This record gives sequence, structure tokens and C-alpha cells, in this order.
Amino acid sequence: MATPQDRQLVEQWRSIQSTYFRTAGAIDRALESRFSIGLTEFEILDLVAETAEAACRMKQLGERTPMTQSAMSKVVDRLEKAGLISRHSCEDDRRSLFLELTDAGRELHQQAAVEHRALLKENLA
Amino acid sequence: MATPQDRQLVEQWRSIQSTYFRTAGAIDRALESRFSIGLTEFEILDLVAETAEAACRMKQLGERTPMTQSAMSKVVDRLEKAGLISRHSCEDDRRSLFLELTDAGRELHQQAAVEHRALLKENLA
DNA sequence: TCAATTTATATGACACGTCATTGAATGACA
DNA sequence: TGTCATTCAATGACGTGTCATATAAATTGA
Repeated sequence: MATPQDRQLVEQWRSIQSTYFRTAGAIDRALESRFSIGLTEFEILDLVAETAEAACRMKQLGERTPMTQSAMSKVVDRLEKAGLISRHSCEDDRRSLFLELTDAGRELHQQAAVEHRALLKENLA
Repeated sequence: MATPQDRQLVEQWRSIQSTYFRTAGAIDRALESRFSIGLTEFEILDLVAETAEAACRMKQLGERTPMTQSAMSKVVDRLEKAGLISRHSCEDDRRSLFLELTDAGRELHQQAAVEHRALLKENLA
């Protein structure tokens, strides 16, 4: 049944869960109240911001996050409606889209990133 | 802007997220397909199973999980409908409830726990 | 060059979690 | 003892994620 090793695994798992929820919750609330975006929205902004240039990105970004393809699609919808990001279709493969921050998006990202990093620091001991 | 320390924090955070999603996803899929319960349902079963006896537990269990009170309430609903758990009102405080595994619940928990521990071991390097 | 297959993204139905609120029981204290 | 505040749990409205599928474009190969 419950070997000591099992207990230790469960402990470790609960610790990860707890860190994850505490941190994600804190960031989500802060971003929501100060910038009216959620954590997932920020994470896409963050990825786009750090992915230097072109390339047909939707797909590639998807590989850098645990988000589902359909989740990504919807988050990008919201970001587009909020005027923070724009979708451009790709010249060389018209199935693909690449994403670009708008000026508003870039500015919001810069400010939100400060908050984001601060909360990470605070929560990841 | 992006200090090296910031980058390291973000790295660390992504690693936690990735571990969390990978592990939770694997467990959830396995339990769902083999026992028709999700990860949250299992976690409540697991807590009840390891909390030896009486006491008016809903509340106390809530303190041992990142779940919301209302989330707990709904998960317990599902578990009750599935016949895995039962709610009993408390003698000394009729606002409170304590939970108990049914025989079916106890049995399912034992089997599911094996799978759960195995997947933890597999995913938490 | 024309099917058949595969790939990139979007979308609809649905499940679950959260927030705010409610209802009921308890506690505090004048 | 009677009010007022507090606590425990349940519920409804709502947002967001997932799965399965749709749509459209590209690729393969006969």
C-alpha cells in the first residue's frame, strides 16, 4: 500500500501543486486587476514579445507552452479583440498566421512583465 | 528590463508549469479512462482516505488542497452521485459535514492510488 | 494534374472552476 | 434572551479550457 516512498512522492506533488496554484493565482489576480488581462493572455504576449521576428508563429508558439492549440486560438482571439495583438497571414503558407504585438500590446506587456517577474520572485522561494 | 535573474525566474516558472500540466494531464487521462473519475475527484478520495476518522471534515479537507470551497462542494457532489463517498451531517455542528468513503469508494481508491503513485513516479524526476 | 492525405487554425458543445450570493446554524455580547 | 456578526456549505451565472470536428491550404504520389 503506502510505502514511505509513495508518501514522499505525494508530498512532492502536493508541494508542486500548491506552488503552482499560489503563484498562478497571485499573478492572475494582479494582472486582472491592474491590466484587465489574465495569466494566459500575458503568457502569450510574453512569448510573442520574446520571439524576435517573423516566421509563421501560432504553431511554433504552441510548442512552447502547455496550452492546447484550441486554447491558444481563443486566447489570441481575446488579445486581438483587446487590441493588444494582431494576426497576419503568412505569405509562404496561407494556413499559418504569425502574431505581432500592437503598440498598446507592447506597452502593456512591458508594464505587466514587471509585475509578473516580481510575483514570480515573491512566490518561487 | 530583462535581467538574467528575470530570465532564470521565468525559466523556473515554465518548468514548474510544464511539470504540473504534464503530470496532472497524465494522471487525469489514466484515471478517467480506467476508473471514470478525474484527478480532482481522486484527490478528494485520497484526502478522505488518509484522514483517519471523524471530525467535521469538509472544511478541514479544504485547507489541505488548493481547491476552492465551492469547487470542493461540486466535486463531492459528483463523488456522491457516483456512489463513492457519503456526506454525514455533524452532531455537534449542524452546519458542517463530514465525509466517508463508501465500500465502492474505498476499493476504487485503492486501485486508483496505485496508478496515481506510478504516474507521479514517472513524471516527477 | 487530380485525388487522398496531412497540416494550420477556428469553432461549437460541453465540463469544470471561480466569484458572488444565499441559507442555515452558531457565536458573541449587551 | 435577542440582535448582529460570523461560519459552513450549496448554488447560479459566468468564463475559460478541452475534445471533436470543420475549413482551408499544402503536400504527396499515381
